Amino acid sequence: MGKFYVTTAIVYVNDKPALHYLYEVVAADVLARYHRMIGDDTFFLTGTDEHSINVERAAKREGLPAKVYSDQMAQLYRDVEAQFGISYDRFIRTEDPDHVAGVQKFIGQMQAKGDIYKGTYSGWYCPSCEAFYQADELNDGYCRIHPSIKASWLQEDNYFFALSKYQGRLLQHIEKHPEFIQPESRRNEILGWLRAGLRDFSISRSTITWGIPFPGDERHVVYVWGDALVNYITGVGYGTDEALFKRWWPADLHIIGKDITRFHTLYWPAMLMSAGVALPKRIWGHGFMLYRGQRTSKTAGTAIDPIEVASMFGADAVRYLVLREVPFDRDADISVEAMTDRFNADLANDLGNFVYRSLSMLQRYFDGKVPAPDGDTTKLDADLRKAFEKAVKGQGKCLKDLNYTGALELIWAAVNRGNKYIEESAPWVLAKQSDQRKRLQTVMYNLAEAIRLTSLLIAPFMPDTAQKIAAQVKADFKMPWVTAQEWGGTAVRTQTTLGGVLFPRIEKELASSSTSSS
RNA sequence: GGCGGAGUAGCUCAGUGGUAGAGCAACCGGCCCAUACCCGGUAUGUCGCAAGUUCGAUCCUUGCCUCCGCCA
Repeated sequence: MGKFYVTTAIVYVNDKPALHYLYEVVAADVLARYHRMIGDDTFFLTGTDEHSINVERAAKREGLPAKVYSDQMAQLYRDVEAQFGISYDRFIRTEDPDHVAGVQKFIGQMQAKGDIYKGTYSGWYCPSCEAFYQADELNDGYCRIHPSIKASWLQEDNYFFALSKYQGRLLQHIEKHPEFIQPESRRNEILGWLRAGLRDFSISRSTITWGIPFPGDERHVVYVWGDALVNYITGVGYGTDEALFKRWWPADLHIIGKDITRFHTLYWPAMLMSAGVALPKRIWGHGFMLYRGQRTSKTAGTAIDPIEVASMFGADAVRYLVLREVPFDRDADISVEAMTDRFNADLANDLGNFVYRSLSMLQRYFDGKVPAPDGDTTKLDADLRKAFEKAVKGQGKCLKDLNYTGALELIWAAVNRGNKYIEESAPWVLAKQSDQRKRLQTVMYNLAEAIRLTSLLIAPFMPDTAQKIAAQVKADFKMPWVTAQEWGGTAVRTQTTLGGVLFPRIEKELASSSTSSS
């Protein structure tokens, strides 16, 4: 039994939850659920970043104090996560008192180390990126990411963190630990960046009031990276609960979007080194969801509303669809149309129909009671069993590499093997021949068992569906993983029930008409 | 401008020095347990463009074009 501590980036609360945000949280949730299932001691941290000028601005737009606005938005995010079955152990907010205390302690440690100094920051500043740019990096005064928000010339006294001091140690650490930055493409980029040389960065602001007071100078607040990144340690007790902190830190995995790889793989480790805290083991910068090759965004009208697609497919199905459609190590297109195709093919036709047709025959031939297998094991039986054993074994390997699509492909290979098994065994023919009763028993037992294992395999991905299927075949989710994963776990005479259709097919015309506006 | 990645069936992608595959969609057939489903089969492609190395390249080399990422 191991320990597993996983985090997502905390999200800005300046807008409604979008599908690409959910994608990251679902990915982390699948890992958390999987590790709990196999018996690991697991902690899953996610939350909201509330201290930014964007949030301050959004609050003003709503005519609300930043704190009230943040409270509302944080609640909105929690609600959405609840709807999608996100099983976090803690939902941290940068407004939480223990986070504030932890940040101040953390900054204090870096100050004690002599890594914080006062300087002057000036440059073209894009308020939306919260970043400074060189003049030649702007197009007509606009940054590349926000063509509608003009950058302005800013000059102010800030506290700086001596990042440059850690260049050598960072390089050494990244070279020595190939798994520290993943996927490989991100690692190469960071190594390139690192070799080009690091500049110190500003860690305070005096022009904002919405934030954590800077230790030793209350006219400043802690600026974004000195605040947000620290949630990964304050979330497990840094500065307030040493026993808890010792239990969980270092994190086994930070899951982040690839756009913030630099801050997580250079700024954050350097700050940890400065404060004398161990480094996280692994940082994974996932890709983006694209719509026709472009990053989905609200301004371009290409963002997909998670609530809307959930009402269409069901929240559980959306979890599956995003992970199946967008490989975790690169960008990929996603659209409601593609999700609809995938929903019908994989969920309705393959998985849903497999469960339904099997249990329906079990009802018809054995009143739902799982019969005892009787007689020789045929090659067909062995192939079915092998497909499931391969999925069980391969799933762990794939998830270790955050290869969600690979894990799902293995599970679906098993489910499809199940559909073929039915076709090739033809239980409806066996049922008509009295001398084939024993064979029919074996076939139906194998199907019940295949369904039990299916529910187990999909449990991290689609917890609700897994429960629904498990309930129908009385699968025991409390059973230790080593036992549960073995073929043959279904008890003879188990009374199964035929539930409703798990994933009703969605007609294409309906799908396109209801989403043409999104 | 520099570095890196990619351009393969309608779509998403895999792949190998000996003239190519999977899934989805399409078409044909079968079955009837099942959600117009499932099973079987079929076809489709100058494997970005051009030249070179080679007996032979989609896979190697060079140039070009296009797209993407990181950087300047």
